[in-house]
Amino acid sequence: MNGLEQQFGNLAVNGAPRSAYVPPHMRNSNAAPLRDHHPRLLIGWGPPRGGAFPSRGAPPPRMNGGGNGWSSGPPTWDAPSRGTPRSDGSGIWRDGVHIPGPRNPRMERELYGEPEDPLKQHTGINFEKYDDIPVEATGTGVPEPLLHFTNPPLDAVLLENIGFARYTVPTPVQKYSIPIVAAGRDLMACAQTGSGKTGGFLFPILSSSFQNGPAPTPPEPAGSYGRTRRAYPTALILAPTRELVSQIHDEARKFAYRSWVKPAVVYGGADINLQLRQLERGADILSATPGRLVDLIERGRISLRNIRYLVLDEADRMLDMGFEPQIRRIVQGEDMPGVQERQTLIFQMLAKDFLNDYIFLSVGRVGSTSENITQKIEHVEDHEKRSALLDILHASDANSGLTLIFVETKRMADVLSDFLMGSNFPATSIHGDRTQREREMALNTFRSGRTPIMVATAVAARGLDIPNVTHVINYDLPSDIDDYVHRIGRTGRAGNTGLATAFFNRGNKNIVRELMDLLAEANQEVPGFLITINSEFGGGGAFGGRGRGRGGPRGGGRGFRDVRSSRSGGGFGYGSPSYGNGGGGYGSGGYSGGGGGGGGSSPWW
DNA sequence: AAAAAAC
Repeated sequence: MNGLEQQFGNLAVNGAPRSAYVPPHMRNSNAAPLRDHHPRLLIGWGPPRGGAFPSRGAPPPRMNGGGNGWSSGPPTWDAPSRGTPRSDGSGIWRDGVHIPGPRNPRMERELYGEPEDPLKQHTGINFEKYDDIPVEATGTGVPEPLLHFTNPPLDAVLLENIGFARYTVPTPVQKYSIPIVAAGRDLMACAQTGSGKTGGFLFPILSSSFQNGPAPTPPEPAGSYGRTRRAYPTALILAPTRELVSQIHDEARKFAYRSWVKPAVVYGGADINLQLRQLERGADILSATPGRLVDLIERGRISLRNIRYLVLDEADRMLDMGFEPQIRRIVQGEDMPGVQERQTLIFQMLAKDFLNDYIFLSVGRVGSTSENITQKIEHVEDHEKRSALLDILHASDANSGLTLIFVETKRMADVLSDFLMGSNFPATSIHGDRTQREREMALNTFRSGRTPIMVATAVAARGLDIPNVTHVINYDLPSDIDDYVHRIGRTGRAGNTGLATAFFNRGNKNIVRELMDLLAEANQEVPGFLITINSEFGGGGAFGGRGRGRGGPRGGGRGFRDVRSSRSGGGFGYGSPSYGNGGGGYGSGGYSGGGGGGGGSSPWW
């Protein structure tokens, strides 16, 4: 069996010094070599060069290659008429024409909220900082980024929905991803949630769908009877947690409003019958966690034969969580069209045999992790943690924003939130042993500020976009520095500042070096006790050495865990012929010893 | 060792 180390250990960072900590969002900034025949755009710190939208050259070999709003080519299928006029916020497609449904004030309030509604508002985006974000696009024929949603224009109905959602300017990831996806290209992007990546894939997918109309529904397989209605989504979005999937679906609903496109969502822990009924009403853009999706495929309620777009969000996380077999089954073991017949958009990993001649996009955070988030490391022994936490909470302004507290175990999440409530702090908790209902409730009361303190396990570490989290407390530090980076990334979002406090003691010595590197890199204070503990630990002088023994980071993973490649033929197919990214960009030079040496496939502990 | 995810 292939462990992750085996899969991804052989990773190279060309030219990157091993020593300096490289935050996830910057880990590709020097990864790709400059090659004459592979155009490379390095944009940022100023206006993108050029203004006109480029010609796109020959259309890519895809079923839907010419069908986006910018290309002159017609869609490659005859879109069947679909739907009956209704006022439920959905539109129809009839005789090759998109007929948006009438506006529905009640739905608009539900989808977009009141202007001041903190639950629906995408608050706190610091637009001035957007222009500072470094973006790098690598690959053959990278299209010119767009500057405005209207130039070149997205579909008119979509533009209106974007307006309802009060998005005014494309974020950096959107500037690049929209034309890339519209050009029919595959994409791999390293961008954090909060950078607008959901819009980055939803906008071009919806714009093209609105204009091309529905794909013809394939005939039901022989032997099935009339009543077994199967859903044939054209876009599939996979993400690792239910909350993330739900969040993506909410966005899809916003932007599919009044159109013929029906978003649907399936995930575990929720009533499957409700989801079945929803699927019967139509599922064109489907957001799913892998397990429930496989279940529904097995039940014959979903077919992937019509998939034109496959999106893997937080893909590296899904692999970390052991989803690889399920993802592989969904992508390669069911009836999904092959890599040439669909478009694949992957966020945060190298999975080359899922992709075809793709463009690699690396988007920095707004501002930088370094300056947006103030990181404080406090020396707190385990038995002092409770009182230290109370001190912090008592000292903080109750109106200042939301506080997210990370712990390592589900049990600790329960215990600590009970303790806080017992201490008269309005707190809730979220972890994988709570029911889905409880999880959703916790997230809602947290978002709305009714319980401005939430204790969470790793379930909330990645991808969740919660505005107004002003303080992240690592009550327990994770043993993986990348988890730490993701956790503190829940604050300081979209260009605003945030505070991240961590309780550190000798039990966390396994990440002391990387933590020091990270703090130094981010221009944060490195407390003396870290240096002391590091040297006790045998950490040597200069920053940047590797940890040792069981405390050391897993082989090869250092500094590049978000962008990895495989070296085994049975893995993710590093070096497959479809690799269009300039060949040596990853995997040559740099690390070569990953995987704990040779065939080692077991984790390091 | 823990966490996430299908019933």
